[in-house]
Amino acid sequence: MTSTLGFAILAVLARGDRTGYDLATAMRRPVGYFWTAGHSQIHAELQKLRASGLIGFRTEHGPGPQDKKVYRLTDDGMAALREWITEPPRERPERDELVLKTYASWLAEPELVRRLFADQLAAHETRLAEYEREERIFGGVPAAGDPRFGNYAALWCGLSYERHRVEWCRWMLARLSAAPA
Amino acid sequence: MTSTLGFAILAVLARGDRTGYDLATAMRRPVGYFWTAGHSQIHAELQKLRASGLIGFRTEHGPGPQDKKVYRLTDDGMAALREWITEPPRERPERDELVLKTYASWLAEPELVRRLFADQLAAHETRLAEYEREERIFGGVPAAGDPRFGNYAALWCGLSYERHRVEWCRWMLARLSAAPA
DNA sequence: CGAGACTATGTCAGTAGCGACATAGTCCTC
DNA sequence: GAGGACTATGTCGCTACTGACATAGTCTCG
Repeated sequence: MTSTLGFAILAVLARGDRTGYDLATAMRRPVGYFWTAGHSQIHAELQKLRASGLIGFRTEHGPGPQDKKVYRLTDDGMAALREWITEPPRERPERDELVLKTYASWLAEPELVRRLFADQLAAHETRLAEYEREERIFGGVPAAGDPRFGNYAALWCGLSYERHRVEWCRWMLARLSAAPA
Repeated sequence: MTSTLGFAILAVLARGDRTGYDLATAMRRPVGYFWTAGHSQIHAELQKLRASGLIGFRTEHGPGPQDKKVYRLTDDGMAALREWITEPPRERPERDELVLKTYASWLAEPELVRRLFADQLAAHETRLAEYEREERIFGGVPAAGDPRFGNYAALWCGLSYERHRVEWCRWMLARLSAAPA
């Protein structure tokens, strides 16, 4: 019963051996764009994955009170990861606080709602610009068997998502400006 | 320290008095499209909201072992809700299992990945058609002070989101069909 | 008049995830 | 050589959320 976080860790380890610290860094950026975890959660998960035999580690001398542990995928881990990838994703309930606020927005002062969406728009435009910058780094779309294809496809999704979000914020702002009773 | 679920409940109660059961129904559909909760969570939250004085209730005779409780917003509850609406939403980490699978997709058999995205595409197209049907029910965009504006704006976001998702699935399918090594 | 769906409230155990606390060596800069 | 950022691993308590269990009246259809 490996959790989704477990598979996220396996997916990172499939690209090369890492310490728990390295994994935590990857879980902030770039993997953090679609799956995040704090280091406390990662260390706990690593212990479970090891108990299941999906990962192993070698110790190396490093800073800190304990030696550092460099984790690697086992054959079992790789097999479990490969199997998981093509299984349909387990449904997660949508939880979008901004849409919830929107649902209740008829109760609030239009000017304050307008400000809320103006801020959101700015934030999404900033992110969009970042993603576009990152996209330019790739020289075309990597082939499907290339690890970089995973990065590119995830980035494409992020770009499309931010564009949708920007469009929605703009629509809201137009609605809130139009027809001032 | 009211939770987001608490405000979701207040937002529903702002549209009319409800029992816990009614709230659980609303949290499946239509509010469930952007914030869900099971009835066990709702009953617990209602007790907290009552302790904070944000809601009250009257008992009415009804089926079941206990009398039913019809909850209503208090003035404090309405004030807290109004204030919350225009505060910037607290950031929630993105957690998208499909994107995570995409990130790891370079490891899997292209044909199985293709099937995964074909299924996802079909599911999103179905949802999109549902939303489009719902959109047609509104005769134009309700005014910003109308409760129905909240429903419409949330639906607009859902429509835009599903279109983004459909586009992404189509892009992935095109990528996975093209250039079969 | 019986079966089954629906209305209605609640508890409890478990998992997922977050933030703070704890510890300590290394490396870089001033 | 002192201070601070970075590398590195781990624990603990709390909140959010899920799914199962528990109970029981009403309403509808055959």
